[in-house]
Amino acid sequence: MTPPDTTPPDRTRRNRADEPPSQPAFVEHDHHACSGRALEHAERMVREAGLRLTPVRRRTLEILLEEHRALGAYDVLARLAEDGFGNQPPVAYRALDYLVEKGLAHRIRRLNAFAACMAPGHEGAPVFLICGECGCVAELPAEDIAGRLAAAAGGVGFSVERLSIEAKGTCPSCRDNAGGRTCP
Amino acid sequence: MTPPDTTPPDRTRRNRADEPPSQPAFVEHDHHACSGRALEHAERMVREAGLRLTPVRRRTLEILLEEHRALGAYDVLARLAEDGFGNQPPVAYRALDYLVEKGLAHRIRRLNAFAACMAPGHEGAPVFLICGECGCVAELPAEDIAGRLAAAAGGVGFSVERLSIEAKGTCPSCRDNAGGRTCP
DNA sequence: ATCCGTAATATGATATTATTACATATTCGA
DNA sequence: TCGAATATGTAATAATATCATATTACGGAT
Repeated sequence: MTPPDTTPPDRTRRNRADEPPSQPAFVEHDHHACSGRALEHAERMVREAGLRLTPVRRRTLEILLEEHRALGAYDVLARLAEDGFGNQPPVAYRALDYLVEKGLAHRIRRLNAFAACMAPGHEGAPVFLICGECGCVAELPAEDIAGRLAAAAGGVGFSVERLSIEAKGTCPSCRDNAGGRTCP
Repeated sequence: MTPPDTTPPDRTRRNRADEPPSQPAFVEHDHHACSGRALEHAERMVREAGLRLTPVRRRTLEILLEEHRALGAYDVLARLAEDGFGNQPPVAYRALDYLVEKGLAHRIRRLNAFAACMAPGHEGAPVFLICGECGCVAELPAEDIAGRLAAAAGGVGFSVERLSIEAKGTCPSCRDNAGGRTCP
């Protein structure tokens, strides 16, 4: 089920002084910098928020960060096993759940899969844009929409605790070269 | 309108259908009228939109309509089997998928479950409010939010095809008699 | 009416995702 | 350093979902 195992092409470096906050998966970007930023954020949490980034968890995060794509728990598990970690489902689920709980990863329910958080720092539920063609997943901050929703729910007496907003569709790369090859 | 009465081998006994009793989605209402309305809408679609509401599909819809809760595919399957329909997973999945495709039911991804559509006529993605206590599911029209989202996605070149918005939280009934037993 | 193509169904098998239970090891703090 | 809490490993199993194939029902054209 895992797509071909090519590591994503390392796109052209670009001016690193201007640190774009975070690019959607489908716009060309320096992914190395992009995943590095996420990792840095995790490190910072280790120092400042008592996060316990154990080896399995760290490796799990790294695996998720390799691509802008959601990985199934069993895909992650296989990768972990390759690296010498346990190869029973709870190994992956525990690490993934921990990362999700700490906001370092997200669970994409529509895909029964997990993706690294690409907008660290943004609290609140993001919107996930899932491309049906290439499978890439982008994360869009959506504080305003979440707020609106909570308000609408409150209007009928419902109090929201967790929110998930997932859109399936077509990413610009796939729309442009329709029929052609898939995205990076 | 109950189909044949053969008693099929019941190899699927699961436990989701047999917990909290049925109850309206937080506001008290005449559920008979409420589900009747949904059924009427389906009938209208049969006449006007060439919907093919075969016995399995119809029965599936009726089962979903019994409560304001989401049922797992296997719960539905067990009920169908009781009524003499096949008891293999595809039987339930096919019927459910069809209903979802036609907008008569929804798939609640957070719960891996299905619920009847309670706002027939409202096209576009609703918001689902899922009570973590009693398991009831309410449907809130959200055309505006969906529009906003599509716009935001369009801003980064992504075109939305399907959208799911699900909120987990606490419904008013459960909040009020907090600690007490679950919704009536 | 009868034939034909399509859609729908039944069924058995299989694949994928997720949890429970329990034993062992590691880390943290008093 | 001990004990408690937290992490990890492993086995077994549950719950969810799809595949592959054969058969049957249905509608339209001859």
